[in-house]
Amino acid sequence: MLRLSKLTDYAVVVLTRLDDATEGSVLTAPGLAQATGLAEPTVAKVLKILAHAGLVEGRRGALGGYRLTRPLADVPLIEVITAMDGPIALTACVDNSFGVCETEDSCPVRGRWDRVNEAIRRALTGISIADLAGPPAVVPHPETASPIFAAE
Amino acid sequence: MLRLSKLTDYAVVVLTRLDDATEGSVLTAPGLAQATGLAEPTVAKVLKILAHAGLVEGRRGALGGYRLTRPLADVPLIEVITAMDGPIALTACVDNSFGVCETEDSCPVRGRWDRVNEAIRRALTGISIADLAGPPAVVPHPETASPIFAAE
DNA sequence: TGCAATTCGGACCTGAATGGTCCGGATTGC
DNA sequence: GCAATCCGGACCATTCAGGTCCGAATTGCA
Repeated sequence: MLRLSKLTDYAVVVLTRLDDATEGSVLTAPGLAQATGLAEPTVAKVLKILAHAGLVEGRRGALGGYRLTRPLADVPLIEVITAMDGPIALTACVDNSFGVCETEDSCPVRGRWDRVNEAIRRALTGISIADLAGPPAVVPHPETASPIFAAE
Repeated sequence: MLRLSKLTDYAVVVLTRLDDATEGSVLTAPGLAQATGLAEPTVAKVLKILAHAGLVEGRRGALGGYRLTRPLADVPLIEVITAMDGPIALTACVDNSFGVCETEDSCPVRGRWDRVNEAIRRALTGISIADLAGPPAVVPHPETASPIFAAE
């Protein structure tokens, strides 16, 4: 279905919540869980991954918690997706992995998916998390707006 | 990983092969399987789905087989993906499906994914199957990573 | 008219990956 | 020293895609 994992969805929700208190203060994982309505362990897992990717910063000890490392406007959606779901790769025949495909010579689309990957990558790079949580519907008309993807 | 299913990949391969003999003649599923190097049942399954989507046409009986209903240049990639993987939908919170999400009011990104879906949808609409199988499939040296997709 | 070849449509099973949970260890503030 | 919190990993269950198979319908040929 060309869908991304739920964890990524959760990540966006958590990040958005985390944006509410970025003024020096931090939010705990249980607090975020309650605010988002998600299960505590799940939120903790998401935060761990995000922290590993450098999108959030964890502070240990009592009065510890998480905070954003940058404003959400500076976080492209693709970065979150890459952090949560791994690199964008529609098929296995990507990144020139020879040998995995037993029909290399007879496969006429070898390496062609790169174009598609790149197109999607570009589309995702042009959208920030702030855009997702941002002001009401700033999506006028993609064709007139920024040419996120170059359909050549 | 934001990946699409292998079946979609197979579909593109099969469609490309099918394009070799679109001059009135038809190709059988076993024949296509041999030509593509894929398993027979798998090819048959792909063809069934594609036939259901109207992308190919099956002719029963002896001397039967499959043929394309239109030139590959007129088949946008998104049509194949939709046929194989279902509609493009990155998350479950799409198309205003209320009720499925227990944290509707506290979810700040509700309906926001539509933008992303639309962006990807557009990116995929601009690419046809013919583009994937098209001109000089130059995949010479993987390590050098020649930018097949003109990254402008 | 009967037979063989082929597609068609569905159901079925297996395997992998995601989603979700849990526990021990490390760190920090009181 | 104690409590609260993050950190890192391992762990299990469920879901779903991938792949296979079989019977039914259709068509061409002898």
